[in-house]
Amino acid sequence: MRRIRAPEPPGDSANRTPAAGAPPLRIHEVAELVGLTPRSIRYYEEMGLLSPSARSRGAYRLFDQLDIERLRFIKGLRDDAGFSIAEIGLLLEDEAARRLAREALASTDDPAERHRILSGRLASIDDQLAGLNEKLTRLQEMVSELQRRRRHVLGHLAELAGDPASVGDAPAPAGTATPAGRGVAVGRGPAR
Amino acid sequence: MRRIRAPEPPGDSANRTPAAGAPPLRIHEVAELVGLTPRSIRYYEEMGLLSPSARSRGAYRLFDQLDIERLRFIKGLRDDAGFSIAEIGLLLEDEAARRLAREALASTDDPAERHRILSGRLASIDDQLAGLNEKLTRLQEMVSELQRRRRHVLGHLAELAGDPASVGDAPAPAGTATPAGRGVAVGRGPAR
DNA sequence: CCACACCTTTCCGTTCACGGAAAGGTTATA
DNA sequence: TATAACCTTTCCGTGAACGGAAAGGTGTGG
Repeated sequence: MRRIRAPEPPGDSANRTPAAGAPPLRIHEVAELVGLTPRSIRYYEEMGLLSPSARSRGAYRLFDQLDIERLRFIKGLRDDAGFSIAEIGLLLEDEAARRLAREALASTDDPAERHRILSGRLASIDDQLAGLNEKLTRLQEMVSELQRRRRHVLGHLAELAGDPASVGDAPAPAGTATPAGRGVAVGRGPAR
Repeated sequence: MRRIRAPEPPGDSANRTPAAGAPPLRIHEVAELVGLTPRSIRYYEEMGLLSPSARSRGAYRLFDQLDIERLRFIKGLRDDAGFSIAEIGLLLEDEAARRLAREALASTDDPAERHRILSGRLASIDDQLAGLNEKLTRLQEMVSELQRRRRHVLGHLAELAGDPASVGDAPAPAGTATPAGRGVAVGRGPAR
């Protein structure tokens, strides 16, 4: 399982370093890279989730590393958290607002103004937390329940294999990770 | 915050106790009760998420307590976990399969047969866990990140209020719970 | 018995998140 | 320079998850 970089959404596509490093990719390349279709990527751009990325002379869309990370972020939110595109848009907008607030905060010394900015930020964060925590709690309950059932079934299997030591509780805790679930998953439709 | 009963999905609408207890409700009553529309409930029935609930002589749908719990379960999966109706259908089917497996298990002593049944159950559970754990991990990361930001903002606010003791780290840990987020949430559309 | 609020099915309309074809332009390679 | 394999925009189509109207039946208080 690949490490996920951290939920820090990649920045807006302004002031990018067009210097060397890695050459920008074309749409079908990034699509394959992050597991989306070119159509979806264009759609997300149309919906305002991506700022108009760079273009070649011939108007080809060109994606750099930050674009790719941003797309990965979007895909994660869509697939893993089940957010709608509009909701992801709101989260990204809020992210942008956060950057603005950071700047505004750095450019004023007025305590009242600073308090206003910070309070706004706090309210926004609390709103997001409220929504996410509800989802999180529900998911945790489902996972706990499934793990309980898993231990139960494992216990029966061990018992069946003639292991009298393990009658009543489970042998392999398996942590939180799941050992080799085969493809099916609950992710969304097939071959999405 | 209301306690949620546990992720045990309410049973199939076969063999219900039509005796006393609570009178069955009509569709708009349960709709209001669980926060759905009559239209959605009919749709879920059409999609097979509810077994054909009881009907009055005049063909009115009648919902008992188990129906209501089942509907709450469905709504929770839809809103909190972001599952599609089809996915919820699969989860409920699997739940039914679990009941069948339990019966089948009770009615055979053949070790091979018992092993087959149990292995199937285990595979199914692992598949579900794989999908859920991915969603869960992603959500946890987002929540942690938000809490980090929240502490950061709180720290700035305290600093602004002239509390030199709290410069550098956060005063209120706030646990996992969120303190009075106002309405907006990230749940889905408005007034859904 | 009758009005009124609720119910039924059926069907057509809508929004979201894309899929896919059409008509034409671009870029890398031979 | 020509061909293949991309790309562009535009537009119409589609499946999911309902909303809403139409045409008719039900149940209950006055």
